[in-house]
Amino acid sequence: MKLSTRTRYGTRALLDLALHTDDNPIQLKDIASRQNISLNYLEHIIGPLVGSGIIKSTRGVHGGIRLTKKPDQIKLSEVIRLLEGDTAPVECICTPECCNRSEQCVTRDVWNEMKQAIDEKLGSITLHDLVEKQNSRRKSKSP
Amino acid sequence: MKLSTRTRYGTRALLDLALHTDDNPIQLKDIASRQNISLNYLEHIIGPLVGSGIIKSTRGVHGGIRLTKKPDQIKLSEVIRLLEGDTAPVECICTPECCNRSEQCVTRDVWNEMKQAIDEKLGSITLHDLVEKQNSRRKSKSP
DNA sequence: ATAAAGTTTACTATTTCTGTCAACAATAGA
DNA sequence: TCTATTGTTGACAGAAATAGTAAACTTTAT
Repeated sequence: MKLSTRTRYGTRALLDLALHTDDNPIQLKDIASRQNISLNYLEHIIGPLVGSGIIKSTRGVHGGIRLTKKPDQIKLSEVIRLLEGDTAPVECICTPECCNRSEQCVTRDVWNEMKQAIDEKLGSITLHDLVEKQNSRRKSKSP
Repeated sequence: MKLSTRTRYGTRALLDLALHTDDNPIQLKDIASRQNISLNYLEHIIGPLVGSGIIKSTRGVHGGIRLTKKPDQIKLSEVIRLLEGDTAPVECICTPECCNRSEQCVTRDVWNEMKQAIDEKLGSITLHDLVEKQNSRRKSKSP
């Protein structure tokens, strides 16, 4: 029940992007070095985020990535779904056919409730919340 | 972010045990066959549950396992902790030293909230709840 | 004694995770 | 147009975790 590093790195990368956003796209190598993530690896992680349209990339000189929505429009539930896949802790939630007990299975109901608790929590937090928290933490550190 | 089969099987095994409890201990092989789990594997899964004292085993002829507490005293959060380990979706919750960013890391806070949401949900459900649900489901199937 | 049960250890095949490397494609600017 | 820069993609590989199997071992009732 651990999140993959893809998800952890990807989330941090998005936060980093949100924090450093200005008029120009932000380069992957900058995010990678700030967040201490291998550039090669980050490129792969970014993939599904670009694919979904949550960020847009431009190639070539002065290229980079940028958010396509305001951070307060980006829920963490969406980010985690893109990076990690569905939050259901068991497969039979999304694919009932995968187990012939699904119909009557009482434990399955529990795992579903668990998923909903997770989704509810992650759906209540946006990238903007993270940005704000980061900023206020910085201020209190160096007044 | 999937639960291991250990956890799924183990939870089902406990539910099965609770459903079939009478004065005698219940044999692993019966649970295994009812739940369609390899006996060899179930033995391994049972290990930590016996170790924690949540179930007690007796060896030899007419041996088996039994619950040491009433099902309504057994929270799912406890079961999952024994079978799966801590519910924190990242290691740095339990072991902050494992990442030198832990102190200032904003995403870590999110994962912690996620853990708490999970714990809260699982802490609100007991084995007895599962038993009741199972029973009422059976009744509605064959009236 | 002996058969029946749980316990424990050892091993293995498979899958998933975490990356690395390198070829490729597109773009800005000289 | 040429070139350096930047993102894109696919192939590959080592490490770790998972899911299970097999078998020897211990305890107990009869």
